[in-house]
Amino acid sequence: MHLTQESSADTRTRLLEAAGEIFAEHGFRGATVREICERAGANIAAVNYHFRDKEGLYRAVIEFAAGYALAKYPIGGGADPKLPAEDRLRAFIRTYLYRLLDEGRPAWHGKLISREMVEPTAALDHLAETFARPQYERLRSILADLLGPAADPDRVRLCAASVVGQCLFHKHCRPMIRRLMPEQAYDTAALDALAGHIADFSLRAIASIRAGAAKGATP
Amino acid sequence: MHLTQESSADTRTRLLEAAGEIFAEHGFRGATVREICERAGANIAAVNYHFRDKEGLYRAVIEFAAGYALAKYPIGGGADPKLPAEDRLRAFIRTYLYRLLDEGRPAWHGKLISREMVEPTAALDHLAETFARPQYERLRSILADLLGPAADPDRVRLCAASVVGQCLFHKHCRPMIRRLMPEQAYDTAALDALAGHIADFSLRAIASIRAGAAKGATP
Amino acid sequence: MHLTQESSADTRTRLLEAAGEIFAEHGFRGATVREICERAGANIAAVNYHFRDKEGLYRAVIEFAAGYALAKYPIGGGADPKLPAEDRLRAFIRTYLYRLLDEGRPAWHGKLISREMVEPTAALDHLAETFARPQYERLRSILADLLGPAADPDRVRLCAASVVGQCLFHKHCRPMIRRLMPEQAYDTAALDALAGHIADFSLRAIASIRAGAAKGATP
Amino acid sequence: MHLTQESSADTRTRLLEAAGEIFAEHGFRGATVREICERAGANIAAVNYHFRDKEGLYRAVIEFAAGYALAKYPIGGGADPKLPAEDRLRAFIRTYLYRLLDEGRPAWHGKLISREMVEPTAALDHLAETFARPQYERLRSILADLLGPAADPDRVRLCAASVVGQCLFHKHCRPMIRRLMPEQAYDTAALDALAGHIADFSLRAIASIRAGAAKGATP
DNA sequence: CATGAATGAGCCTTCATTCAT
DNA sequence: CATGAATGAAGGCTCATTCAT
Repeated sequence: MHLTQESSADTRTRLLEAAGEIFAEHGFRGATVREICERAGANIAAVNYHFRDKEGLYRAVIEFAAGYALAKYPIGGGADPKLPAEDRLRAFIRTYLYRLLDEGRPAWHGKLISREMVEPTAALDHLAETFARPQYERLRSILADLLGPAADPDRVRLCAASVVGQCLFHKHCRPMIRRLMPEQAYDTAALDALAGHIADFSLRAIASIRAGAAKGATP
Repeated sequence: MHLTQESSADTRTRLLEAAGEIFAEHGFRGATVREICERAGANIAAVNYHFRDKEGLYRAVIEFAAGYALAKYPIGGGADPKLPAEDRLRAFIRTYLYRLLDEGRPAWHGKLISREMVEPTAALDHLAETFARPQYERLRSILADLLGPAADPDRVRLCAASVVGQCLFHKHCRPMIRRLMPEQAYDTAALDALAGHIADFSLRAIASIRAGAAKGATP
Repeated sequence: MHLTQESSADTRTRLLEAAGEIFAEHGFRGATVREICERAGANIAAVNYHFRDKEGLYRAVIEFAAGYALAKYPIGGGADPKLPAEDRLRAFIRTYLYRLLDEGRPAWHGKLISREMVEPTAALDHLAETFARPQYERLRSILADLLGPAADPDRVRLCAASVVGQCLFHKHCRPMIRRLMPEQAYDTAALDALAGHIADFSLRAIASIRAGAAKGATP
Repeated sequence: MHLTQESSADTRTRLLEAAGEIFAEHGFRGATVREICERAGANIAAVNYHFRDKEGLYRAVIEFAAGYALAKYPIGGGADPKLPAEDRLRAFIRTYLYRLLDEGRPAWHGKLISREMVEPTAALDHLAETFARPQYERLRSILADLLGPAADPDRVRLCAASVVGQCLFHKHCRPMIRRLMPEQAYDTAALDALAGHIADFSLRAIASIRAGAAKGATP
């Protein structure tokens, strides 16, 4: 109940949330410290005080976002590792899609991470190790199970890329999708249908690959 | 008049190319007119003279990039429409990947378009209609052939998204891929292998879907 | 009928007229050579070619305007110097007002001269000698006749200022008049009424001064 | 806080005064923010900080000038409304002239307002209502008293224009007067003489009008 | 004679950051 | 700890003018 400490913590948090929204909307360069401070109800010098400079604030926002996202949507949807690999893949895809496209607040996490892909900053290294790698490893282990012991690592990697790419497409290409596929919705029902399709598409492909059927594979 | 025009076209073109590189690298806001003019060996006022303002230059760059990309890599790889759908899909994917990831100059086309996805400008509308839609329609027609007359449009759309998503992943997530999958290369051989995998993965999935195997997808 | 000469003279004249309008509207600094050339249908370099630079064009416009105004409205309305001084003053005021406020084309002469008062350029010297001084001398001679031989030059000068000031007010303060006296019109009828009032007001004052009445004069 | 505020008010005020001089000398467009800041001893960004932009500074200068002018020279010279109308008119004219032509610092008030007449900005509306209208109403009431109850409002308005026009002439036409009437001075004594003449001239005219002498005005 | 592409100076504005209080 | 006035660099844009053709 130390007023100063509490109010200071408040300011820090408000700054973090305001910055998240504005960085997500306008990017690092497009965002202005002034607007962030105004939206946070803080003084213009607050950013320099709490985060040293604009970049320090940005780093803090990225970490905050990654932590929050993983807390809300644990990797793999928290599915029991003893479940069949098929179920684990379905859970993984569903959770991944929700984490990306959940329209509930705060909605700016994913947008920030998308930006990092296109115009990486120093924050991407940290993000890759603490946020992305665990998810990637989880997916690889699922796919290794599905593809069987005979599958070489290259094939696993390529399949992982195929699964993740199908999901991220709906995050990264939203503006274009809105124009070319206006019938594509992203409410809860549509998200479930989408997760179903991606899981289906991927599981069928993987099953076929494992079976080693010649169909279409080697022309 | 010819000579003047040619020399003027030179300045215009140099401006266009310099702007393409710098817009791709730093984005619209991050790019500075000064740097563009310096790299083009032109006066600071040249942008205003030839393109009215920074935004006019940006629009011209986007159109130039789209036109160039389609000229170098025609939609669907120029595959004969009478070829089997399977072959047409392979050609489509291969050409699409090359268009996205070709490391030869000018390499900035795709990057610009990626940026438009994350932070769309007014140029995206034009791009969607003249550049993206024809490709999307081509892909849909191939997939409709592959899925057979019984497939409903939603399924076709979702499969198109799956195919395109697998390709774009390697464009949009390059910085993250470099960190998580350092073994993934993008030279010509790797690109061919990648195209092979994506086509394989997709064709197997589609064949399985068409065959109507049990939803669980384990044949 | 030498085409080049004619077309060149045409260009010069069109430039002069376009410049007059635009200088009157935006002032010397506010006017742009580009807009002037566009309105005149001339090349961007035409001003430098025909008038050396922007200032040369401005000087030429001022001279053109003064000459045109005096040609259309001769000093004193061309009244016979043998007419009674009263009639000559009425004619002078009426012509002066028309010259200032005539809404017919080209309407920009007066506006340019007003500007010269507020922000004089080198053109004002020329204008004072060739345009304003003859009018001032004419007015002084009329007033000297009206005030009689006993009037000292100071009194004549002050009365001239009173007459001219009453007229110019409607030129220089038009924007303020429109706001404070919206009922004040400037069509032909209103101009005649205005000229009547100013002449009346001035003649009554002068007559009273000449009569040397004590009324209100020396408190 | 007081000290800070005082020092800040200092910068603000210095900016206001420097801007007043420079706007008066070169007009809104001709004035440069750089020169204003230099003369005020302030940073180039100070204008943006205190007044948002150049136009905001201009508006503030106009209001400052109008307020200052009315504070130093109250409308009508603060003459007792119970004084005879004749005395009130003399006081009005004298104060009006001083307000216009006082050569003491700050001398730029009137010049700015003159400019607004020739090239009005959005500031003129505000100026008309808060600065000019009260003076106009005061003058009308004096003239209505002088002209008597039989005078119609048109006549009152025209007479007001005659009085004001005689005063403003010496403000608006100063550069031309200097050339044509070099003997006209504007020191205190000359100003008093000028005010005397204008009041005299006007009172005689009005008295004659009220007396309804023949239209020819020769008594 | 006329063109129009090219020039370079300069203007207003914005921004992240600092520092005295 | 917190404030907000002040800073200085830099950015986009406009303009009059020039010069090769």
